[in-house]
Amino acid sequence: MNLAKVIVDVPTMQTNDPYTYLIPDELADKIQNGMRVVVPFGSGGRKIQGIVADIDHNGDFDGELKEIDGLLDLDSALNDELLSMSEWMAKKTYSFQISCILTMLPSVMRAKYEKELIINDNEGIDDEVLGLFDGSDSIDFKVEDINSSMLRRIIQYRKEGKLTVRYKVNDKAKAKKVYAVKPIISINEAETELSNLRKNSKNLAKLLDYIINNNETSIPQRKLVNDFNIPEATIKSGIEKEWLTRFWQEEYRNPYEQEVKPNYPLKLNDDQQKAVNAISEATTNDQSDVFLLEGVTGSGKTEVYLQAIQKALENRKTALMLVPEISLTPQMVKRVKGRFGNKVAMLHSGLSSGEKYDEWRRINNGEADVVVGVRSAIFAPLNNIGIIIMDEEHEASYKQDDAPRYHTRDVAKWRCDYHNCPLVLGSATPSLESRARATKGVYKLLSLPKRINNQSLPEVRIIDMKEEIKTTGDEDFSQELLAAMNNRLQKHEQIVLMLNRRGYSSFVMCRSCGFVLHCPNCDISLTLHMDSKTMKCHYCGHEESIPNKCKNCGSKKIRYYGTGTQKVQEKLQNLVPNARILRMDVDTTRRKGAHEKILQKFGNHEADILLGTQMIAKGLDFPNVTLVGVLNADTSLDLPDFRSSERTFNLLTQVSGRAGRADKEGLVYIQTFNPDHYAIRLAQKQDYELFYRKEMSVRHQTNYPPYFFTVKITASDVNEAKAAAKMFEIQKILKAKLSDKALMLGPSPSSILKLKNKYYYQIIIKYKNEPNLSECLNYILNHYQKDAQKGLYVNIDPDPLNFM
DNA sequence: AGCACGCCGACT
DNA sequence: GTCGGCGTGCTC
Repeated sequence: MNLAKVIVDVPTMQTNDPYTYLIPDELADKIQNGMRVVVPFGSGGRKIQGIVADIDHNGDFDGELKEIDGLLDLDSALNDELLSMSEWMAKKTYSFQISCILTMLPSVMRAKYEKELIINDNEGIDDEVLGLFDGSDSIDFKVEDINSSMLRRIIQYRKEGKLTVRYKVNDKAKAKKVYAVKPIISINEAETELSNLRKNSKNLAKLLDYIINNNETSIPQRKLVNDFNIPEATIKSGIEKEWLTRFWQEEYRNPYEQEVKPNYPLKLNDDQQKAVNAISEATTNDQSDVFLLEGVTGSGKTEVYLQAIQKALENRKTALMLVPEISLTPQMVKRVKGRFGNKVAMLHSGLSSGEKYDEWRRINNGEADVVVGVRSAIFAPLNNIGIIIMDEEHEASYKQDDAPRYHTRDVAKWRCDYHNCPLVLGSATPSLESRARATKGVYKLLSLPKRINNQSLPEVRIIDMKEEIKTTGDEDFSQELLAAMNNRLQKHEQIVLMLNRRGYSSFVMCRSCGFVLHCPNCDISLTLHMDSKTMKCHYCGHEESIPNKCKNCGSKKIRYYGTGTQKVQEKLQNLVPNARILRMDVDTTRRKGAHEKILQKFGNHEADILLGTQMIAKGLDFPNVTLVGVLNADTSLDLPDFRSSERTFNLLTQVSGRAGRADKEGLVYIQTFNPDHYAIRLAQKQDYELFYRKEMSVRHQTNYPPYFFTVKITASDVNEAKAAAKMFEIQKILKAKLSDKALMLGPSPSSILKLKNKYYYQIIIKYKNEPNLSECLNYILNHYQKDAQKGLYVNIDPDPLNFM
């Protein structure tokens, strides 16, 4: 029998293994591994999407078999590499293989399911149900739109054969199609036609001219109109005269219409050259080494990446380069596109889903051999990879926060092992985990200790805000920073100010009773938004009007506390009335392209001060910026997370690198209430190595990564007691299975206890070597599947980055 | 996820 | 008795 194993799109543990289907004869020669198929599943003829995992032309199967309904692809959507990776990934991240597969594919390839209700025989159907149809004999219907008593009757009618439910699998993956034309007459014929043309037939002459010069190729009709200035009517008459044929052609949506100027490899310094050589050697010799490229800000890491990619291309291999979303700036895009031209495919969140699909198809068709993108680009369907690069490898955005909770670094390593190619992890401030592996010799350390052109690092001054508050009472702008700002403004130099935003947004508090307005769904305070004049919850999006009296005691003494970017901007404008200030935060960059526009404006010196959140810390490079101020270094230090020192150090180091990148010297101010904290002191000196050693000793004492592995298990429910009880149950199971060397924290409520109307309880396990752990976690996952239907969810996050 | 089946309480 | 509620288990 012709059988196929299909991974079905039903995310439950019981369906995590492939299901076997019969391949109908008409599909036998077309079906391939990795294709998306439509299969019937369960009773009632429901149709769902699946992925072919294996084909067996003489298989047999014990039990009932159903037939594959149809194919959704002409070619494999997933090659063998990605297919076997999905299996590994499901195990590694404690998630369903189908979820892994669907995250690997562009979102348009995830089918939409719709149902249609059809009347066969309206005899005996009640008026209420008939009313749904409104005279038509079929309607689209959603179960959630119909009340239960009507639903019951519909089910009854269906049993009696009066109604049919048709399940539809809607594939959204549609290529964009445009009209294209192609000459069908020879050059000679065209020349004859041209000589027979009336003198005033100028447009027809133009068209024949085009045919003579471009006889072999097809061209989109739109391009012929725009670039050759031939009107559509003329093309139509060309088709009627049978000079041209017209047909539909698939076209890639091109998100980068404008031409990019080419750029060429820069001369490398010795350290850079050494790095490129070591990496390229691994590419050439098919070695899956991991390199940690530790380079101070401004040391020219990007040039190392580009030249290592160049070497991979020279070896007839492809290259994958990953960057965090915020550093995928237009500057970066130009640099890569300018170097490698149209071989480059870009995958980032600024693209529409159609554009993403097109870039994905270009890669899948082998038309791109350099891929640059954010986290999910690690799944780009490249063949024959010669190098994978992860820039800013310490960035938290490389870990996906919801299932499948993969870390890009692990996936990258897997692919490098598969392709026998090097993995390059680059950062000025590597994650402790990576740096520790380099110390142990698991990774190879390459360092770039010097800035290019031997620029000096900017001077960094720390301002003790405790003192400042005593003298001036201002907790946002110190006198010294203000003086420095006024000085730069006079010299027409530019300033970058960073507001470390987390926990720093403004909230409303009653001065009589201390009542703070909280979100009714989540356990956090609401944030004041002056632009919409509302209070918003940053977690669930709940919105309400600003209260004019206290909801608790009725007092009118309400005060706005804290400082959001908007409020700081207003305050700053008062302090430096003549300065032009640009604000960059989530609110001003939500619209597509807004981010770029702000940066472009600042780059053109249309503003003097750029005020923003974390997003301004990375990757921007403005030569005229000579002053950088961090208004509140502490907020990220006070978070209940063992990585808060590391994050603060990284952030301050990155942002300090923004000052004085050209010939002008830079100055950085860090305002803090903890001036003696080692993360702040060492960021001042930009001394990563010392920070690494200090932080390692802290981690050693507290038994945290890299000395221990961690895993977080969370239960959530609308009923707080149920979530807590579940975690105590899980604790018991774990205790029985784990050795006494494993450490368990919890069960305890998460820092944000209530989120979107659900309560969260968690356990964190710290361990070194627990052979039973993975099996035990799988058991827990299986065992608590059935609870999910009741709204009690159990999640497992391996190596979590977020401990809150 | 979505459907069927089976058990239980409420109501004709 | 029977209808409608919900919990449970299965889907190639």
